[in-house]
Amino acid sequence: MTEFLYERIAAVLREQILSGALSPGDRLPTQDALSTRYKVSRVVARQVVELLETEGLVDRGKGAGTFVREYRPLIRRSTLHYRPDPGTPYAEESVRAERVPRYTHHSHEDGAGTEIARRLDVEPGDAVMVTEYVSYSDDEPTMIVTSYEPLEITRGTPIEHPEEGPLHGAGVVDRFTSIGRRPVRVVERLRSRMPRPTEARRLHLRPGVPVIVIVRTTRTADGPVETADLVLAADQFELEYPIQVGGHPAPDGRPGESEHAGA
Amino acid sequence: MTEFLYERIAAVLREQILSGALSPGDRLPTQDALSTRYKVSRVVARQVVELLETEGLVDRGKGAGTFVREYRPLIRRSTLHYRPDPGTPYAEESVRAERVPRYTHHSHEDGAGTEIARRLDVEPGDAVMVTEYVSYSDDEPTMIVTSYEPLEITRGTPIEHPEEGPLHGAGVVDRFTSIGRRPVRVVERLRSRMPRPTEARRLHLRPGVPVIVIVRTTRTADGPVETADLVLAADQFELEYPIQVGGHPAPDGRPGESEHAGA
DNA sequence: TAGTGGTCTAGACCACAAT
DNA sequence: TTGTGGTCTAGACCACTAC
Repeated sequence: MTEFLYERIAAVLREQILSGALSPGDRLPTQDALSTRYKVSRVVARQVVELLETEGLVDRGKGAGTFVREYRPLIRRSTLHYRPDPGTPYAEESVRAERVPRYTHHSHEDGAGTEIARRLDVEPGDAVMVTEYVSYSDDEPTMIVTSYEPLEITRGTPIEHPEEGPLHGAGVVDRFTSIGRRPVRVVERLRSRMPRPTEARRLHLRPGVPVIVIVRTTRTADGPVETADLVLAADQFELEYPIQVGGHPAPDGRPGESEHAGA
Repeated sequence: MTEFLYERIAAVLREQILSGALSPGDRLPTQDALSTRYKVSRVVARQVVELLETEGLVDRGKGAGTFVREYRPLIRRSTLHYRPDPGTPYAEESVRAERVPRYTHHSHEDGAGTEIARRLDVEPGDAVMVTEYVSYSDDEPTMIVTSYEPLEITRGTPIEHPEEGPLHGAGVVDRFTSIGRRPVRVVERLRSRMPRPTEARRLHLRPGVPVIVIVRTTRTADGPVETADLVLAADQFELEYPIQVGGHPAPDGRPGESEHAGA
């Protein structure tokens, strides 16, 4: 049917995987086996499994063999993350998926770059607290979040250092509410693309796994109080967004909500 | 630095692309040029540009050469799509991005499969109107939507055939409101993965471009009135979701909102 | 130690694009 | 017609895994 040897052979295996004839974890024929079976050189046999790998269907272990990949995502509910009540959303979601959650964090003070300044509606160079979180599921990294909070707002409050004090682990909304800056609206702007090598390394991404990149802005009635870049391993999440029909989120974009991250 | 020849050479070119030293549309060195320049076989030179392609950074034209890919997404605002007022959201968004929109559609009656039946809260086999939309931007396909509407609800109404009558081109919410079934809530459940070959063909996806798969359910106070599978070319869209803090979307999942599509 | 996948060379032929 | 990328062969060596 299709033109090339490696495509035809890949089609056979793909069909077996998608139909369930081969289950997650099952082993594929070795490259040598494919090579003799279909009377092609090993380079071609290799092209076959490489294609399936870029499609995210199989894992290749160096001296081990090739195996059907499994898919076991976490459900991330936006409303859970941005509710005003206390709680630790990521942990709760992980438990629901029977995985053990964990995260690390590091904060440092810095001057806002032009992009971040625009999102936060401050001047470039203004002091912001930058916090980087790395989330893990069963000790595998799943998400990197870089959060920016204007120190003009948080300086001297209990949440100046996001992950110190009584509200560590709580959501943004919860934290800012505690200092009398109640967020009324969070905007998530989302895209998906293949990872940069650095992202692939940090998230332990296997070939054929995209990332979901989210630009988030948290705002009170008076303006933005936080913005963040989220990079998620796409094979680890499903995102759920409920939309209230006839709700009154502002009808069009405002400054700080209209940009994506990177090229 | 990194281990292999092709990775090192790719790193050089990637850096030039991401830094902007090479702009979208610019031509990369030919494989032969890379081959002699870095003193490697052509197979390795080819591995280099192939890697960059799977990362979504370059396009390769058969007899033409290799070029830096460009990125020019449409902003898809969920609130715009599910507002109760009349309008044609996709068209409006396209115009804003200076692209010419177009779509095709085909409807047919069918029995609900188990998955669709569950989402619509009907019995498997119950009659549904299945409509497939293909959206285009500047004559390039960007999105495939397969929508399911229970005929028990729409039979005999002006919207029985979604794309006939006065409301063709209108959003789901608008259409159901017109027959007295006002949707109050739309849930989008989203994931991203690499495309299946059929999807790649239909959406003209270049290598290194993921798809965003959305399962949508539209519900009135009395229950679901529509569900749909959306498959978007990930390089064509950014999705924007505003979340009202302290809004009261149902706190946990309900039947028909808890599944993803495919393996 | 044997098996498996990963990288690489050297060379051939084909299809398509630009000129 | 020339140059470019795409496919393919045949064979070599290495690194890692499992036994």
